Amino acid sequence: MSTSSDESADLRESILDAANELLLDAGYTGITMRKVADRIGYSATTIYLHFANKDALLHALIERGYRLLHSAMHRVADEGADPIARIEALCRCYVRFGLDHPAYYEVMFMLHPRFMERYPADKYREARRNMDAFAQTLVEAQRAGKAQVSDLRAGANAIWAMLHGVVSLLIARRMDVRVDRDALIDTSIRGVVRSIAPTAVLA
Amino acid sequence: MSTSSDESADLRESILDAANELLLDAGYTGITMRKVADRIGYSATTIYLHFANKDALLHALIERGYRLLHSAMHRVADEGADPIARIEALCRCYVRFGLDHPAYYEVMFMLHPRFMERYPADKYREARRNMDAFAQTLVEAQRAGKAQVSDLRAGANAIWAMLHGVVSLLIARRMDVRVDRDALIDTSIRGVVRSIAPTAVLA
DNA sequence: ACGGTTACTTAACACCGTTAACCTGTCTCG
DNA sequence: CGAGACAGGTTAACGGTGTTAAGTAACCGT
Repeated sequence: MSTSSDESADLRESILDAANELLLDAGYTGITMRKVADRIGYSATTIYLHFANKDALLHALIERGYRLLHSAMHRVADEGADPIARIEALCRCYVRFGLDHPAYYEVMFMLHPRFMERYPADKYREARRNMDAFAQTLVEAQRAGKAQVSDLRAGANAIWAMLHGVVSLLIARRMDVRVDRDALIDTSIRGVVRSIAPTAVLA
Repeated sequence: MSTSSDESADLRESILDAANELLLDAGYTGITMRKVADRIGYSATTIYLHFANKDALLHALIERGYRLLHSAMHRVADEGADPIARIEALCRCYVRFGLDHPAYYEVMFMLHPRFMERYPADKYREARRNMDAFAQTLVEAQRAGKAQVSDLRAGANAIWAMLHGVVSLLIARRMDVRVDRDALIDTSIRGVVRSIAPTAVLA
């Protein structure tokens, strides 16, 4: 029967939807096999027919997040002629994604390393591809003489690291409440732009 | 009896030591009330006589970490005349602490926000004091005309955010393995120094 | 010697991820 | 038509978790 596999895929999707709701409701610690099952009117063990274990379920959720981020970044990566302005726009896009979807960001980038042990390596690569927009735009800026970066890979990843630092500290509420959110973001992104600017004038 | 409270404090300390060993052995997920108790030859419930709950135990561990970091930063904060060189040294000190004590860093800065809900607010303030060295040195650099920062608080916290991004991504192994660890650190720290440099020449 | 306090234990609860065993309807093939 | 395989789901259970309630045994001052 052709509908059989469709229905199976449907159930898989509704499991993911339920997990997604729980994630948004109470963060990833709120996701429980039994709670997910309750929400869709199945028993907990049914989930194991569609996901090897809880990690696999969360990994699927993580990939939903990666797709979300990727589509947002992709929209920004192609607009505007000035590569520097585009890098800045990419930065803002990344930060906005993190702050708009904190639960997703958490599970995507802040989750405990041990949790990722069972995560297939090729998914990692796919995940990092989201950051390629930075490297690519950095190359363009370099070619246009608007940036000067010695190690391109390190440069692109340094930008990512900085953005991740800002987003994760804000999400985790570790940042001093007296620090103005937007001021921090502006300062950080302006810092990036300044740090990649050509330094010829100083020589 | 005077030894009574001492012995009580001793037990508290050995609980912390056992938790510390478990933390270093297997990360914070390896810390379990029963395992901690086993390690010192008591039953699990005894721990509750010295700590309100598991969170309180972990918080005590976190403060050990803060003291460790503080002493390391303090040593660096006072040496060397050039404030810019000192900022760079502080950055390297912070990164080294994170990479040398990843389990501590995890529990100090990367732990899930929900985990910190029961954490007393004043401890937060104490924890952030570790970052004051940045702000203070930034002021000195500004006074010496070697830095130009519009919003000081935002600037100091932006530096922290960037360092946290680098350290946490490295610890979590989310960074592309092809990225050279030291190159990333160097690029990031040089980026900080460049971004706070006076920009008068451009005007 | 006795009541109270201190330090500690055992037993239990509710929850967790996960596995094994079982049930039940449907589809296939002789 | 009937039997067997199979897909899709269930219940029961295991070992683990943080945590609480109740009980025990030693010590203390009066």
